[in-house]
Amino acid sequence: MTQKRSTWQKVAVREELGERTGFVSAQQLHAEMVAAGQKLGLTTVYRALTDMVESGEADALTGSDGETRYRICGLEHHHHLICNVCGKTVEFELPGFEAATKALALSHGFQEVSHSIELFGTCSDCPRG
Amino acid sequence: MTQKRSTWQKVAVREELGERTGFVSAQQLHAEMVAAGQKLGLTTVYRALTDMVESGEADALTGSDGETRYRICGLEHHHHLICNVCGKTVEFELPGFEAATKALALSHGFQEVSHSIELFGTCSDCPRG
DNA sequence: TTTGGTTCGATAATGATTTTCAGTAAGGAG
DNA sequence: CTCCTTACTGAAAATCATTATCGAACCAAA
Repeated sequence: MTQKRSTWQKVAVREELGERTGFVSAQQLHAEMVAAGQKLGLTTVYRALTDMVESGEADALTGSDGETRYRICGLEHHHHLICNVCGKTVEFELPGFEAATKALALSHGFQEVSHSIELFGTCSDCPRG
Repeated sequence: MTQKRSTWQKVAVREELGERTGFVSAQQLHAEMVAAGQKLGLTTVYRALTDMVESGEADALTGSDGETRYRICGLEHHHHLICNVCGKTVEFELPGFEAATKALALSHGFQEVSHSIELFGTCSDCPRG
């Protein structure tokens, strides 16, 4: 059966991502790892990130510019508060909201509801706007 | 001064989009218009849709597959409940939620908060899951 | 109909992500 | 420890949606 192998590349990507406090694109991550002296391919970074998303270790977020950004995340269900200047991200939950949205969807005849909730703003470290 | 002109192409795009009950991609829309006998360029469809989004006539939504989809929308602030099978979309508001998210963001030191909220599910016309 | 702009649209360019495919290396078996 | 099997790697080519180019078409008006 198909099983995953552990390689230094995957470990490196996981570590690099873990050092971030916000979402990063695969390209950015790759560029910085190469700049830092680690020699790995862009393809590999994409693969490592995809694996992490599948295993639930990370969250992916596709922005309106079409670029997908990644971030290490907790396992529990949560949402994000993202600084659109520096990318800093805070996880949060919304008590009661889950139920409200589900009820609303059901009232319109929708089943198997899931949702996407993201808040954007400028964090306290990034002045002005 | 630079003013917009009304052309049959723009009108055609607006009408075609108006006939839909859900989000459609520029490519889909273009393909179907061409198939229906209307001869216009893909570039033009993109431009028309972009204009409509800027003027507030339509909403754009970039999916996780990187494709942007469009839909005619009401002017007031609202969110979407989208069928991920047929694409049917329902607009809705979330009383009280706006304030709650803003307060939450502010409590984390974030300013100029905006949000993205979309609900996905399977509508009553699309059985199974 | 000439003028001065705006819009069209075929095509080339862009840019992120994926696929290809031959060479590399985990890691279990012996 | 050594040998295999097979997942993994990565450079380069292929995709794909979207954007930029730029000459032709078009419109209103002088």
